[in-house]
Amino acid sequence: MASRRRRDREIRESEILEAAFEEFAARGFAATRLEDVARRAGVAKGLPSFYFESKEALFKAVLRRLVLPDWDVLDAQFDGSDRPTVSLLRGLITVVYERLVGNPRAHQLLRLLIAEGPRFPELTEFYHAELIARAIALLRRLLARGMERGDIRPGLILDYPQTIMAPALMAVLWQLLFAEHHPLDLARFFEAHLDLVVNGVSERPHPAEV
Amino acid sequence: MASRRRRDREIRESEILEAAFEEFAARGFAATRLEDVARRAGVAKGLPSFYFESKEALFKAVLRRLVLPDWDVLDAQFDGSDRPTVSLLRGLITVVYERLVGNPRAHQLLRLLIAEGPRFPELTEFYHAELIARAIALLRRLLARGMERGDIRPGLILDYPQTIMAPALMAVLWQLLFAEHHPLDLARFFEAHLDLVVNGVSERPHPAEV
Amino acid sequence: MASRRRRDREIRESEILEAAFEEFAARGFAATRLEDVARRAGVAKGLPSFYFESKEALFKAVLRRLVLPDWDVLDAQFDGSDRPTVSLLRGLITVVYERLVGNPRAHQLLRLLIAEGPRFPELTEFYHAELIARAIALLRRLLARGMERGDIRPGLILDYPQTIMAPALMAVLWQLLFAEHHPLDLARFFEAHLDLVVNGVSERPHPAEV
Amino acid sequence: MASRRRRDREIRESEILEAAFEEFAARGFAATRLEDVARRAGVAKGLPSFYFESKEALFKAVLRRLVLPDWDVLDAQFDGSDRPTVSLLRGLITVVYERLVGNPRAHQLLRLLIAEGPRFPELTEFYHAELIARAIALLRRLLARGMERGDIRPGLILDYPQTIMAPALMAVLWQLLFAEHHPLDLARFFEAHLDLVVNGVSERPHPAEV
DNA sequence: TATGAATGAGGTTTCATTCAT
DNA sequence: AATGAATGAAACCTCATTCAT
Repeated sequence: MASRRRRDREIRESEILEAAFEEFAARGFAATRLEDVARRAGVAKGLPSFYFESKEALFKAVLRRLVLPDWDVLDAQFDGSDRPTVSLLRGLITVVYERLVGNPRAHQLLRLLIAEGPRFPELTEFYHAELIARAIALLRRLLARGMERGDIRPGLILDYPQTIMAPALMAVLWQLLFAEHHPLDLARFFEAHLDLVVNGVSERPHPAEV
Repeated sequence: MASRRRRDREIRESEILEAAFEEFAARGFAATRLEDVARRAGVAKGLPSFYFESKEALFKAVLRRLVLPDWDVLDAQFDGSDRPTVSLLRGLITVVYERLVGNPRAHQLLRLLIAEGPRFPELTEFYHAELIARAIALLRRLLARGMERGDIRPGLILDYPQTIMAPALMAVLWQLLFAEHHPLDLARFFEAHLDLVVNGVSERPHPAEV
Repeated sequence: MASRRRRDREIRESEILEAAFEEFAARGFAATRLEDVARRAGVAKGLPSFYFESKEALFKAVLRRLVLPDWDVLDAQFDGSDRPTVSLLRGLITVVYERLVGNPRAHQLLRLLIAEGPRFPELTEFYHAELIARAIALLRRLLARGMERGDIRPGLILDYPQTIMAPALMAVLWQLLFAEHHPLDLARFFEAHLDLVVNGVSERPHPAEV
Repeated sequence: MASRRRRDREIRESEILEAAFEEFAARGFAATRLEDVARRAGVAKGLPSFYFESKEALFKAVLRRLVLPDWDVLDAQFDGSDRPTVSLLRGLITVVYERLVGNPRAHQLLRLLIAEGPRFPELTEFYHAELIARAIALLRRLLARGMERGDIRPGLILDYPQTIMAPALMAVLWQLLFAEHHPLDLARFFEAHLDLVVNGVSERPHPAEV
């Protein structure tokens, strides 16, 4: 049946994309050989080129497929709530640790964006628009609301709300660079992060809960 | 005279290392061609291979040459001072912005470490030992002294003092990835950083100075 | 019904051969892709390989299918006539212009024979035996009869009667090579050809008729 | 010495061009492998690509290098003479047989132009301009002068003087296609050619001289 | 000592052919 | 019988490295 064939094809394409992601993440764009991608995907050497016009096209397809947050859900969750701002902030940071800091694929994505950004500027732009800009906007709305309510200390934080997430970014990089010889206790790092930024932005002190 | 010759050689070697740094930073290890390094250094195509055993050896030499902070001076400056802890913290963050966040070469070094880390683990280890571990240690001594004095709120920060520098790291990555289309006002970002972490770690509020 | 199926197959095979001829003529043997042949024939990619053992076999089948003159008819027409030799010669040259010089498929056949001759010597041999040798023989009989009758000037022409057709060959090549930028007025060229060779072989002058 | 190096390089380039000509002529553009060119030239596999930007560029360089007649000399020789037109015609045809019909490289050139013309139209145009058009012009001047003098029968030959050379073209093609199994006695063919066209264009009969 | 021509391994890509459906 | 996805050999081209000059 034709649809069976098509499904097979789609499955193989997925397997190639997955294998390509792993190879690109491990070696970078230039050092990755299509033959290795094929071998890892368990297909013949020529198949990646058969499915994707070029190595560059494969790379872009790999990165474009990485799932982004569902902003509708996130925005609704955080914009629509009545909880204290600090509690919302904790929730948002928690989401970031669950989805990004604790997720090796996210680390590799960051590696690829940093390493290959100059060669694929449109990818950097895409991630800025779809991830960074929207995250910053959500944080800013949260903080603005907190200032109105008197939860959050007014200040420059409204200009650069992303600084609140900076320790999480640091954790991601730490895992990329040093995890092997200097592992990170992510749970404790998370608490340290929370403690720092919650007290950094609040109107009143917030002793650590743990 | 022999020493004249040696000086010539050293100059040429330096020029090759400098050119190699720029090419590696722009294109990554695998995509950089020794011929381009030679051209940029103004020497013959074969000279990089003549001076360095291999492309890998050249890469390592490039990264090992990048100057590290003079820890003796820094340690003395910050450990030996009597100023209030928050003031010292401000001073240290300022140094980081001057030397790293505002220094494109430092950005490129970070890019190379992230991109080529898996291929050159000893380099990552080197930078951890010579830069990261020592910076963390200095920060930790500073905070510990602050807690003793009652300047700094006791807490998890002593476990992960590097979080204090996280926004600076974020600024570096921002410049690497987004500077072209979304430039960063570094002075304001610096203030936001200070405001966040100074309040985040202090026993008492520290209204922004600017 | 079995014969219906057979007819289907024959039709498809014909369409593949026709498509293959066009592709081979346009691009040559090596640069022609079976997939393009299939697409042009409106069949699936694998069908040419399914019908023909190999690309080479397809090429040979293509060239062997090109129709040859019906020598029985031609021989009867020219050998059996009582008309003056020069008139018969005119008739024969006219046939050549109608069937070959004015027929783009014949041009392409010549291109393929010249281009791929070294790779398919049996094809060249086939065309020599079935076309060239027989044409030469017919011409030779015509001229010999003309000499007997006193129409044709005795001479070397009997050794190389094909020279009489040489301008037609030149016209074919001209169309292959230069037609696009330097079109040929075939009617006038035909008259020039006739004028040259008729006077070249005749015992008496033959002023141009046009 | 630098000039020694340069001379070496030029010699090697020549050897590659010569080897490439032979391979291209034997197999055609698409079926020729650069590695075979290299092997025939006695150099390493990569050298042809090192000297020429691409296979196409190599092909063009090969064809452009094939020497053309020195038209200044030829024009002077045939335009400036007082000999009878028929004698000049004989001389010109003789030149064509010496230089082209008897020259296997010319045969191969013709094969390449016919086979690869569609892929390299600028080459066809080049040969039309530099060879064909000038040959036609010279022939036309010769015949026009002959008509003025009363040597040459007026007629359509002035429109298509190239027909005079058509048997030579036929001989070239014969050698390309049939020489192996049906060799041509070039000397006799030449006489037959002369006999045909001299009588074909002359005002008075010209019995064969041989 | 430095040059740059030359080498040749190795990568991407193409495509004739196979074969499960 | 026909399809078209998959295979893998082979081609072009790149470029780190060598070495005669």
